[in-house]
Amino acid sequence: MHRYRTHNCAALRASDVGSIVKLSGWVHSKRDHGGLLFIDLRDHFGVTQIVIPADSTLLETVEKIRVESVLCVTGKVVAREGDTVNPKLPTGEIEIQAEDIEILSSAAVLPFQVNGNENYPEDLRLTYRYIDLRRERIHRNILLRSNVISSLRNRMIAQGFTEFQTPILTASSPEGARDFLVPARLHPGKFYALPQAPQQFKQLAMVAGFDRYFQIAPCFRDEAARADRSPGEFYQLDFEMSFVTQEDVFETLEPVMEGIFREFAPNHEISPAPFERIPYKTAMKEYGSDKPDLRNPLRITDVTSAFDGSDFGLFAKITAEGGEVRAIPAPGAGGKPRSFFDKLNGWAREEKMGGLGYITFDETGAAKGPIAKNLDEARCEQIKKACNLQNGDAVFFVAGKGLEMIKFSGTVRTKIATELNLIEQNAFRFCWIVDFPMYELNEETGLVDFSHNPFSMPQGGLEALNNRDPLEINAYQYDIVCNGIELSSGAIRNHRPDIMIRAFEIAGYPEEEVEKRFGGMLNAFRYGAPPHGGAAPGVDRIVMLLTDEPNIREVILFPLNQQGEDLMMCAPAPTTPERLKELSLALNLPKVAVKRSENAPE
RNA sequence: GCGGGUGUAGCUCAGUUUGGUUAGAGCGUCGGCCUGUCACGCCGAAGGUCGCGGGUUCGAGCCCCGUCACUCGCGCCA
Repeated sequence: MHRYRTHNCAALRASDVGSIVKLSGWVHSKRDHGGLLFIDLRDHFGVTQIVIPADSTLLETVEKIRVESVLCVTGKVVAREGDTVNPKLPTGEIEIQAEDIEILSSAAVLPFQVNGNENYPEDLRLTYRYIDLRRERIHRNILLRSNVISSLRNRMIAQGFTEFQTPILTASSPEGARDFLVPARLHPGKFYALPQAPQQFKQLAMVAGFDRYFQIAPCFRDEAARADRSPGEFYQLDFEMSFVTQEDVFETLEPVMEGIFREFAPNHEISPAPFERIPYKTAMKEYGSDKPDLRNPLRITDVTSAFDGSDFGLFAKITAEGGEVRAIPAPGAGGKPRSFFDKLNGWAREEKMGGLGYITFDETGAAKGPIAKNLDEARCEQIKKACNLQNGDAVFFVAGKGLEMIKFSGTVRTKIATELNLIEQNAFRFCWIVDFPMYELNEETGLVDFSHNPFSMPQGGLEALNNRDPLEINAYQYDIVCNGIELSSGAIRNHRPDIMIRAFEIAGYPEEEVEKRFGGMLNAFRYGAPPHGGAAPGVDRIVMLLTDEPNIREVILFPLNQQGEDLMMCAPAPTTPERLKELSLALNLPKVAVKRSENAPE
């Protein structure tokens, strides 16, 4: 018989009755009836009930052990009878009559319980992550993550991709975030940067002729955390392909995404490929966002002309000053009580957006509400028609200028659909956002700036850069969005040094500067570079969607807290003067940091 | 850096409309009882600087000011 186990804790069935077995695992729960004692023994695979009979000499030992102690149990599989069968357990038809129990490891009193669904404070969970990870939900999440990654690998390899590891200790890359730096001992005063993404390396792999690269790539960015954004490090399915157009990239990633979501969310509706392609400008106009949630059926309509020159002074003034009015339909809300509209208006005020105007259409189609009073019938009818409204519907208005108005229209779209319960449930809806502008106007400086990745190929190439208004040029730059969450951005890259230098020139970078900062890659493109493109969907976010977890830390094995600290391993940590000297570093701590480290518990 | 929320027993939380004697419950822990439980049950006990500091008051868990921690969001960041 094996030293520790003949079966795992999910294996035994009625057909095993009579056999002598050995199981090892944690004491999930203990029910002591005085004479008789039950243990639920748990391992990675499941739970099996152990019985210690009334006359057993084991009783004395077992009575003393705490839950989460680790036992090795030898005994006989016996059938449970009648109502002692537990239909909730896969192993519920049997139990193990213990003949010998070895305590492999006894547990101290726990900081929180493994058994049960209680919520515990996150810092406690992170300090004792190894206990937290025993709990069913998080254990399942992490396992799912592993399976997702494994499936992603298989799907990519099946499509002819090759996995490579790119450097972790590398040079600063221009993704826009703050780098993590590592001091180089052999080069005093110099630093490695951890990669914000393997962007340049994967492009260089294409130049090297590998045709299709992918990697489950760790990325490092020294920026603040969010619920859906890990501080410090995260993982992407980073990939790149040679000799492809934008459509080729889409057609390659679509079956991977659709397949993954079908595999791991079998009870959800999944967008079938090809996913809808939505130009950036359309997305901003109709969804008020560059990451629209397609589960939300509402569409935003431009109704500026219906208010331009109208008697509704507030909006007429805004349109006269070059502002716009956007309408968000609220199907079936025409009959809602006044309080419904007041509540939304109050919400808009809390969002610091002045308020939220509306018109309701009653069952006869008559327009009602404060705005309708000041708007002639033809204009109301125009709005009704433009927004495709029926009798009994309502419509909300957002008026203003620029990005702020657009973003708020998107927020209102989400809010109304949520209030009216219109968001499709149990569905994953994908789309591509395409035709991102190559440049944007920096509002602070008034200068032209890259709006996304500077390495994207401008649509129209060098000709467009030379002859067109930079702000009118689109890039072969795209995002893939699922349920309103940006899973990835990507691009067809600029593989032509002449176009790249011109592209940077427009954004105000002289040629010498470009050569200095990106000379490595630029040079590579001078020795024969294939046209190439790719993307890098975030693994953590895919798993968040699949597990329906609102917080990224629920899908990461050992996450940092919001402050970027590892509470379990106590990182980051101070170092010794000897190490600092070796690295040619001297500390220059701000007062706050000194205070904080003084207060830190040892 | 800024704004919101939270902070009471090891853990989850309650603490009343308006400040009033000794701050409660459940889980867990410890002790006792219990031969069919699977959220076992029953009896009992221990366990509290009400995050911390200051203020108002005869009196503060509760009101005021400051501060710290955690968290959500903004800024930042694909």
